[in-house]
Amino acid sequence: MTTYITTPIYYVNALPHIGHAYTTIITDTYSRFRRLCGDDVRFQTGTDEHGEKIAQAAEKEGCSPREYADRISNAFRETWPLLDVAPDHFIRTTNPEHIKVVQALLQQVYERDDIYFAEYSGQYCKGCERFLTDKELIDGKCPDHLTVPDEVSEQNYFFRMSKYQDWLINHIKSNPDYITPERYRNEVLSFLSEPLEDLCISRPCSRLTWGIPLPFDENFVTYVWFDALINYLTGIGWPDGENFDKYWAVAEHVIAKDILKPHAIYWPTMIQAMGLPPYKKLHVHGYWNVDETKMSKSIGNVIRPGELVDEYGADTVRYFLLREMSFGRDASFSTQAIFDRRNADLANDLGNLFSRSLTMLAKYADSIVPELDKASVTEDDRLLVDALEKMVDEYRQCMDNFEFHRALQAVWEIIGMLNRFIVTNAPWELAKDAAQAGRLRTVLYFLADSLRLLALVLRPVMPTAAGRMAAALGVEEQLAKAVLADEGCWGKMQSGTVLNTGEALFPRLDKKTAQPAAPEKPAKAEKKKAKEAAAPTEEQDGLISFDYFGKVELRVAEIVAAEKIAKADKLLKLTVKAPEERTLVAGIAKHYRPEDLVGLKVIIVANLKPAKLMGITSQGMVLAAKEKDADGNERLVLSTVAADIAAGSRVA
RNA sequence: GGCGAUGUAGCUCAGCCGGUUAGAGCAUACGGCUCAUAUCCGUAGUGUCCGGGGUUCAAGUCCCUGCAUCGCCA
Repeated sequence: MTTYITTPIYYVNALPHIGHAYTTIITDTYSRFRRLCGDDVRFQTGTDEHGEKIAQAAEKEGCSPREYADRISNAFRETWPLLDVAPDHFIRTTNPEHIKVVQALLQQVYERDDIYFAEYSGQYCKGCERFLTDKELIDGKCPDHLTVPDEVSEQNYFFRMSKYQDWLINHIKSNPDYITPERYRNEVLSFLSEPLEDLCISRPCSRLTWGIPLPFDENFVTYVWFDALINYLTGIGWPDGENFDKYWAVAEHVIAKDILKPHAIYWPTMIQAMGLPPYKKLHVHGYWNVDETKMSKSIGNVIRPGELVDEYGADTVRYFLLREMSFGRDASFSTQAIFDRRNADLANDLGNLFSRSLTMLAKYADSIVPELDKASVTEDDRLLVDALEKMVDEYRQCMDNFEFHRALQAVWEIIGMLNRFIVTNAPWELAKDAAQAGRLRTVLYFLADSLRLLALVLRPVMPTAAGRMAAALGVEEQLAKAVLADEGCWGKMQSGTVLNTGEALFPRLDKKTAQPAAPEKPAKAEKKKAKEAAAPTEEQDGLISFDYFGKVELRVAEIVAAEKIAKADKLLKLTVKAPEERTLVAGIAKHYRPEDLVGLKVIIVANLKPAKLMGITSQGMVLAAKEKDADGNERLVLSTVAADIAAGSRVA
């Protein structure tokens, strides 16, 4: 069998976060799993680097778009090895080969008359850099920028997507597995129940130059879809690379739900217009929330994979992400949750099982896998063998269906059984009685072989830890090239194999060194109240710990704009750089004039939950000192910094 | 506004086509073991299965309706 599995190419407007990491770890785990099944596997990831946002970001930093894209692309490329992610190919949309392929395909579709030129006009918002529909406007204004959009008429190229609508509906309906899980398939079908519009695929060079020029009109560049999505073809050598035929037929894409539409609608119709067979499957997963709120740059709660790896190690991070999220649904990340999984599942259950088994094999068998004593095998032992082989079956099925959490559940059930097996058989008691020597050998053999199976099935999920397990069991070479169908059954551990003891697999993390525990989660009925109140729990003596203080993220922010808020006599709306742009609402209108504030560098709380004041969402809080004079008049002075320092600097 | 998903133990969730006293893990309490990373094993629990109505001999499971959260579309 052959497997071609891809992550999306990530847009280089932001550094990798936990969501990118999840998609990529899943894809890596799946590709390792398919290899374990004996497949010829190709795993591709990469970066998407064209577009207005990148050109702007580069300009802001005073570098070329290329330099900017290089930098962020590298950040992605360098993140993956930290997570034990090993793609076979890392593609960049700025690669010359990719540009060539995009142009060739555009030309091909153009010649088939599936791309046409047309004029349209609409409400263009300069702030959003896009056309807004009438329904989006509020009082004729852009809801985000509160400006009246310009009536702009523009000529552009369009892809005849509507032509393929019926084909697509039919294809999805007759291939139930084309889009999974089902909820996303339903979403797509429901979207397709309305007439599809043709897709605008160009931007005039006057508005965008950081893109791939249309081969048939040099005044335009292609806009995102005919650039980014095509990476899946470029990466395997379209049109006639030796890999192309082999891999395209089995292409599977993994995405997060935010890019469902381009992948489930635009992409299949594009492929159809290119005269290629459709990709095989689309796997769609949900979002990671952080402490039950959305992760976003402006809230400042973005989780960086690198930091997690530093604290917990790649194996724990991978295990946690795969185990905690039910594929397809949203899940919640919290420091408490990863800490608990690490200690309960990895240190206590798996790590300790491994360590106690190896110790007993050392003590009672000189670290040499003993010969099984057939006469002493009991009915319970046979049930254990059944359970082990059933586990491998279920694991295989779940992994195939992208139900990673269930696969791991099945493995952990076995881990529990093995811990019970040890207690019921009490090898330390057997060791005291010479007459039980045969039974002791049997029990120890069972442990050694079960651990071998665990090391085998955990390899795709936790490559490093599983490798260490295999090495300690003396079967590293045996497992490194193992195929699940051969090695995934009972009794493959050779007696006489010499074991090596090593360090603990997953040392238990100490609560003191870990992040402070999250406050008790409020009962469901009270959640709302708690959200509104959200008063920090103070320590009884009125003092807070350093860790507790560390939760407050203070940053230097430069005020770039300030204006009065109509109908509010105390509030000012501030736009600050910290270093990203944010909107803050501050109750300082009685003390400061807007024009005096611009350019000032103040200190803000950057990770405060956003709050809506007078209809404006405030993404943080400005710090200020307050005093009352003798007459009882309030005086308020903004906190600032004693010398010039870059906007966005952390204050601690 | 339209469509859809979700709502089950303190927390995270499992409960297939309706069928015995509603389950698992974590957290909590108590007891046991000593091979082990203060680990492991056992016991104990608590549930108006979101509310209301209906179908049925029988509903967490099906139907209607309301509420809440979320998503897609407009």
